[in-house]
Amino acid sequence: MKEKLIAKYQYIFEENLIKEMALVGQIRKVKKGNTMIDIGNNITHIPLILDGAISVINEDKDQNEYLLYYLEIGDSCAMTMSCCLGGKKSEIRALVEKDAEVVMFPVSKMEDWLIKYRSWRIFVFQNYEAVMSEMLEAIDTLAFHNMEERLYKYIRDKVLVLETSTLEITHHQIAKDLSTSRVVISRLIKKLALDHKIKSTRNSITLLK
DNA sequence: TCATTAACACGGG
DNA sequence: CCCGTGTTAATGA
Repeated sequence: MKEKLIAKYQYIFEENLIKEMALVGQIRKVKKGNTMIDIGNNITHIPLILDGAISVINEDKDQNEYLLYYLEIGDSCAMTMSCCLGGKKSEIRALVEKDAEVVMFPVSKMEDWLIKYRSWRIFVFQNYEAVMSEMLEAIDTLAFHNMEERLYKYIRDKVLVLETSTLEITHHQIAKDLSTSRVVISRLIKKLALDHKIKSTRNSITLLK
């Protein structure tokens, strides 16, 4: 595990921090489709992503859910971090989008590291900043763009994080992620296909460039 | 006007 | 047959 940490993070973290991470971290491989963290779960560990992609989804009391942002290599989960300081329960769901490899650290270590390592402090702040700007972008899209643009952006984003131009996804799933109805997605998918922006078949959508 | 909900038909696995 | 898809009609914001 230490080798992997060095390979991905040697320019981000101090040597001593990587050593300590290798000591206390547990490596976990998770397959696409798994839920890593669900709403209401107690947070005992913080994930650091080595490989793969994870989407972070919010759900309100009426079961409306929508996609907040993606975690990729070099990310950790800012929501998880803020939760763990107060010992709160998770307000989000983390779903594995692409087979992932993560290292889990106990929550208690995070506070230690904040004091001990400058590189960890910087990492945490940068992570917050990245999440903030992704969320601002999401809000902007929500507030100022219609569903067709949102859908097109959703497809492009997903293609980027999954590193494949063909998405295996149903209209129903997209409708859930964008918090709208399937009828609308079906109609817009058809329209995007007619505009030659995408190709659509059962269970899959291909982004054309 | 455009989204949602319900309903229906079609077709592939 | 089941599920995903494409469409329509009614209703509402």
